[in-house]
Amino acid sequence: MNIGQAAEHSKLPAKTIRYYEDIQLVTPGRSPNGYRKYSDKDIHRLRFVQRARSLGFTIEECRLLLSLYQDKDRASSDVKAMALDKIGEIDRKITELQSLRQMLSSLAEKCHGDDKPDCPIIDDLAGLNDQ
Amino acid sequence: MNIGQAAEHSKLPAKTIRYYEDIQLVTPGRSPNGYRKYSDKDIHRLRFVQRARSLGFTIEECRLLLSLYQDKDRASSDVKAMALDKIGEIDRKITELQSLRQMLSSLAEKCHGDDKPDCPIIDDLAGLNDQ
DNA sequence: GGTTGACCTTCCCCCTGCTGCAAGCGCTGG
DNA sequence: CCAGCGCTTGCAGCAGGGGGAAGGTCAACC
Repeated sequence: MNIGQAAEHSKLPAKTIRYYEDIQLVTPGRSPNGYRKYSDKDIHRLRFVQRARSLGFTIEECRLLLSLYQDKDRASSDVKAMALDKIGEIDRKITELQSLRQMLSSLAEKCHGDDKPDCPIIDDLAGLNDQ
Repeated sequence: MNIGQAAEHSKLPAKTIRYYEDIQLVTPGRSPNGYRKYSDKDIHRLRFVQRARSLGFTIEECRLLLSLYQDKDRASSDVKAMALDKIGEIDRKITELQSLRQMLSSLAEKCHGDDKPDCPIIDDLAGLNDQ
């Protein structure tokens, strides 16, 4: 299967698939004409990575997950630990975003939002209400 | 004020401050010896950017905010609109992260997390439960 | 046989927002 | 006069690709 087909089946852009070969994440064979040749196994790996990426795993985590995927003797606890780690990471990000949101919306609330120049948001950024 | 002092006062690394000059965000003068020379006004602008960045505004948004900051005739509605936009963006990110979290935790729940190889997380990534 | 067009290749630059490294200056104290 | 700090420049690199040029290939059509 050429890269175009692989892209279709894996729902990944061809560019991304080439990049994954570059960083040795999914390394296909080659046809005599030099075209990349993707086996069914390669396609599975690509889809696997696509799913893991869409769940927020980094490339390096995907690499690890792929090796667990192919290790028939892996302990499920290893995989679960990664998932739980990731959940913790996501929770931290959500908390941070919520606190950002809180700050911004309390600023926006104080701002009249009219055509006059007085703006508590700018004043805050300028440090007029320091500490 | 040299860059070291500017870094201290603005709570930004010197490298970052040089970068901001490079992209014409905050452009100091120069002393006869070639050192960057930061006026009080420059320091204010640096702190302004530091605060806006920490609120999640991109560099380009900071550039816009800075120009609003210096425009004494700005309408506060312009600034408020940016803040509200940013809040919407944050909300979208939070929603996305929550849905990610949901997917990951329902996977993790199904996984025994023992030393056996059966792992619903890996199975899901492998596409065994497609569609 | 020629030509078109889709597909493939490699290569390098671009993005955001910095960070690190290296070589080379200026300045100050002993 | 030299050590050691602070400053200068420039280049390379991080994640995770995207865009596009310049060229090879393959199948189909006239």
